[in-house]
Amino acid sequence: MTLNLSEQELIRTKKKEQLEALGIHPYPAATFATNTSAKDILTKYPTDPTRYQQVVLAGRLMSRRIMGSAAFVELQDASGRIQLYIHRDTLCPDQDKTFYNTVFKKLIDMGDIVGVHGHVFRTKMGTISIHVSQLILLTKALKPLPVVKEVVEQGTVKTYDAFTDPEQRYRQRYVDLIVNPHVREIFVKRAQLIRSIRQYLGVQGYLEVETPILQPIYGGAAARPFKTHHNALNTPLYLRIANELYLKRLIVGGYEGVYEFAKDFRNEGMSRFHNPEFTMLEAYVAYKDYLWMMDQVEILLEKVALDLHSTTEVCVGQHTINFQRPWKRFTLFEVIQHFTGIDVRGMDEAALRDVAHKLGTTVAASAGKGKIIDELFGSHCEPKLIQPTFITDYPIEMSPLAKRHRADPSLAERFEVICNGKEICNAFSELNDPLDQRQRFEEQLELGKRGDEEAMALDEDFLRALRYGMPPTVGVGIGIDRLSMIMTNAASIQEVIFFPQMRPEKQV
RNA sequence: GAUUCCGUAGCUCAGUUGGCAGAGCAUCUCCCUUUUAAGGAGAGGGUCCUGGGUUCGAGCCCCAGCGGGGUCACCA
Repeated sequence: MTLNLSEQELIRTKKKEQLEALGIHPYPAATFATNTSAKDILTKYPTDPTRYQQVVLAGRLMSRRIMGSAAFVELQDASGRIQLYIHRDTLCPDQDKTFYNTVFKKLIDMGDIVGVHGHVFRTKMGTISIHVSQLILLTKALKPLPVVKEVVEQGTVKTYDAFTDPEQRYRQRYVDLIVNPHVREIFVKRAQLIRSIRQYLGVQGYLEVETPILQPIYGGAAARPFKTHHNALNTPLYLRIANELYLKRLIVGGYEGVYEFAKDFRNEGMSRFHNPEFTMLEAYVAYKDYLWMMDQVEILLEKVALDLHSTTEVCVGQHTINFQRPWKRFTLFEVIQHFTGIDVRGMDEAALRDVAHKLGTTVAASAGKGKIIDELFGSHCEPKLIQPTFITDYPIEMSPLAKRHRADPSLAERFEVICNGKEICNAFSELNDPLDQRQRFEEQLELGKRGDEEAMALDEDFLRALRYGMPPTVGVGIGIDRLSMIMTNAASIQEVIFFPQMRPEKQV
């Protein structure tokens, strides 16, 4: 089949055939064993110039400057880029110069993957380079890469022709990763972040677990689900919107600390803060409460910042965010009063509606007390909370899985962490009274009947588990994508997810 | 979902009032001494997102659609 190949692709396909005709396999099978990396050479060679007399490394050719019988090319491996010096008579010590003149100069292109043998030296210009004695084609690239050029001028890096189109970057992330080193770095940071959290929880002795993604009843959060169907069981199944109810079942089962880095799925709008599938850390610890968990979250996120940046301060857009403990703590009512000057404590629905109206906040007619308070917080307080801040003690109606506040039954023992104007963490003392929990579920069913599409379903098996007794427990959820955005200074969730959801590309 | 901006060569982007579709890099041919956004000479490369319409004539104006970005709404 002949696709609409560009001129450059046709030329490369022809070059691949010419290589084969010369007996050079464009896609060899054998292991290519390297003994170093670009970064390793660049960092260690200056202090030990006698090392690296016999290096072997592999990577992608990212630039070529050919001058007659000598050439400079840049090789990029997973660690970075290093310059190669390729001289005709070193590469072809005999009479036959075909390999240099034809194979290297004409048939190998930018973007091809090669292995090299050689020794490290400094050029006249002082650049650490590899004088190549042997070059092996490892993979022929049939499509040309975007050519991004960088030059250092008076200490600052200027980039020319950067590959920046968001659609192409996300649809062809592999190209983005090849030509934009800072993008590779974001995902390295994300992996470090997860490792840092996992290490902390592991040291505490908690058990990392896996729970069902396909669930017969979706629960643990307020959201619309993705629905699917199991053929053999002939039953509907839902992709989980949260794993909360399963982790609590494990606490009932006797584990005293469990956690899961969970992919959750929510069938809702997309924005630079929302992807239909996203990663959430949930952790549950028995015999502890939400006050204890606040300290834990502070310690944990301070550690994450230190592990990633060696400082508690992180630059995010215009702001410098400092994760150093202790963080500010407000109750929800306090923070609303702080930013609006109005004390909404004890107000009934009509009074709250009146306040919302005066402050110019639009509230849906169906919204109850809790929802109105949440709206007031969301529009007047949340965007102003840049430094990590605890907000505690939410209205009970908004928290159907949380334990009633020990001092005020209209509130839940719940806190969120707001950072850079967005929620990154949600936690509460877990409701373990099975009768109260049943009643809360039933209130949710009522909301569902009134048309709230996000009201929670009643999970009889979960209630049965609670009737066997769940110890007092605290649970926490941390949005890993949003935390990654903060920790990597990313403006969009698409920058911290390798393959963000997009409309399917139309086929040609 | 609403609104707004964008879509031109492999990449980054110009394109005037509606008048022969352009530049740099990349590609191809030739020259070339340790170069670095290498340089010099020449050449090729286009469904101007798609489909209609207006017009003697549309990349440009109008309508509809597709894709993407921003903002808002919904939503953690």
